[in-house]
Amino acid sequence: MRQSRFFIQTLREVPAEAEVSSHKLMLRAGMIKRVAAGIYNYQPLGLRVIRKVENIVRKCMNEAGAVELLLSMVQPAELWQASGRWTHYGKELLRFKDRGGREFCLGPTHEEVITDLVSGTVNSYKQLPLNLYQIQTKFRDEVRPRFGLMRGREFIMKDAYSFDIDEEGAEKSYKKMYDAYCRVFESCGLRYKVVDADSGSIGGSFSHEFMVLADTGEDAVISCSSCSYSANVEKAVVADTCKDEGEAPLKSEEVATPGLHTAAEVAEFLGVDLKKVPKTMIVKVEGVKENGKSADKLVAVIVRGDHEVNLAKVKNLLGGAGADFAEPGEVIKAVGCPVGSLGPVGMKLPVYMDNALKHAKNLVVGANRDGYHIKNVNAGADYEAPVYADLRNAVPGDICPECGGVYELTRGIEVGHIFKLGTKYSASMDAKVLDKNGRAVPFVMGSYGIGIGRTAASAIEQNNDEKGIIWPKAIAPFEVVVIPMNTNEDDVVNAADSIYGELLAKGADVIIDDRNERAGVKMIDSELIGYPLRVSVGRKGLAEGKVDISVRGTGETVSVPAEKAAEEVMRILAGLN
RNA sequence: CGGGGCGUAGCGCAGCUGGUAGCGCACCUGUCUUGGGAACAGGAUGUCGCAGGUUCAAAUCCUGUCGCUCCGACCA
Repeated sequence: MRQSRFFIQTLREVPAEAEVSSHKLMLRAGMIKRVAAGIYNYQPLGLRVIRKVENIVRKCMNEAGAVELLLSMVQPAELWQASGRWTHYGKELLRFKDRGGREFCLGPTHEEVITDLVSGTVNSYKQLPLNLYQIQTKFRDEVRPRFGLMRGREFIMKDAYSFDIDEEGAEKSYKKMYDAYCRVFESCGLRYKVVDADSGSIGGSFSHEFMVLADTGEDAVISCSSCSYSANVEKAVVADTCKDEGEAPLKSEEVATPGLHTAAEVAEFLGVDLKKVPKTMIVKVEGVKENGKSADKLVAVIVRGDHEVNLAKVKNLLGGAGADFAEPGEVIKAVGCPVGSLGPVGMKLPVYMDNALKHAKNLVVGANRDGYHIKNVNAGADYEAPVYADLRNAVPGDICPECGGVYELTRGIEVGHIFKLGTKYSASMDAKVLDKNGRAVPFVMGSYGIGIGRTAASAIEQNNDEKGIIWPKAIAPFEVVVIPMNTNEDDVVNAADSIYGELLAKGADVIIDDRNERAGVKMIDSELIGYPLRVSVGRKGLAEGKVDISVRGTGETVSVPAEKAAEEVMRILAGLN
């Protein structure tokens, strides 16, 4: 490729829209351009990266036995109504009508379409297991698109769906995808971590997230310092290590705390440790099944003052469909006291306490009376022992339930997510297959996603410096750039051309920067764009028959004889990752 | 959805105590230059987001509207 013909324009200044380094650098390097909020054009340079990521994904998926297809992007409402998600998916689903008034949506994911397709095609267990995937543009009308390709509304995703006759088969399929995903991210040259995750709105029984480690990541990841356990903060299980310290219980006493509402304010006012001042939150858990009926239920959740309530854990404990903090109005109606002075003593709602409070003595809690708290409160003496459970977010220093090690907190970017769906979709959409006994049973499914653009962006997030991008070789737009430093000198131009030709002949992924620009401009652009290797062909070096090869990642430069240049480039490339 | 900021040339911005638009980079022509974003000379580029209103006169003031963006609950 000749750069003069390549439709590329680098920017010296960062467009105001960009906040994180991957976004800034992709814009400056002329790889993407914004069309509307969360919607981007991929320019040739950016597209090459996207295609390389796609091809790595494709290769790993094919090796794992998955088969590529392409599903429709515009999807009829009926399919979504059948699964129940037409009403549940929410505003992220972009809906519209055709000329006949029929309702459609742009596919944000394809469980419905694929389930419908497979159930109409596969009739016998003999046709299973089956794993189908596609690489396609998705649309999710995100609340807040940001960070360029990191969180677009229109984005390219690889999604795969597995179909098995039973749980055992589904687990094998899941494991295959798990392994394939590891190979994908390794092949892309990324540092990543596999994390236990909550399955969220896609639903299903268990799931893992693949996180690329980066300080700018939007997700907090808890990982154990001594074993391999790691999990999303949402999901991380906290070991119950609360011990009885043998503190003698004191007699409780009500104190006035006018105008003090947060645990921190009360702790400071009374001069006690924040750990002794639990906070009481009223949580509304939706769709709790009781006596065969499903209803919303209000409960009091109490965690230590220095901890955070984890709504997902509350939801799971109560078996609800969702959970959120109750509105202030609902709280007053239910317990007769506003938020800020709540506590377990005389609480009208069922009380759930975090494990960390199991043996806590002499606590300071709200009196359920506005402006009052109670000191020296103890379970048993002052309130009935509540249900204790793991109800909070993990924090660094917590103990790992697997091995007893200590938790650490890192940040990551979620680039892949795999779900074991079970029969969630096949059952609701009545997608069945005949088993060995001739009985119709629902498919046992899994779904598996990789954000292609996000993977590319996270590679930049992980590999850049003040000059620009440092692409891992596997997904660099080109592996090598050849720069004729003096385009007005025939010797230089010819020498560069011939090295370029030799590299092409050797199968290198090479571009020649033949633009009639000054040497400095081309060097700076090559560093911004982040080609792993650069061959500088200039008058000075050529006087001694030499050219320079520089490695973007390390900054090292070696001078080699011009006629050996191509060979040397291939040798260095082979050692790069 | 809640809270802040911004819409002026391809990009970054100034102009906003009303008088009909400017700077840097990029772009075009020429000279010169070519191993780290050269210099000089000349040139082209705008429905000042949109719609109303106030005024002799609006980028500037008022109202509305649309879009973008940043901070908090979701996801590849």
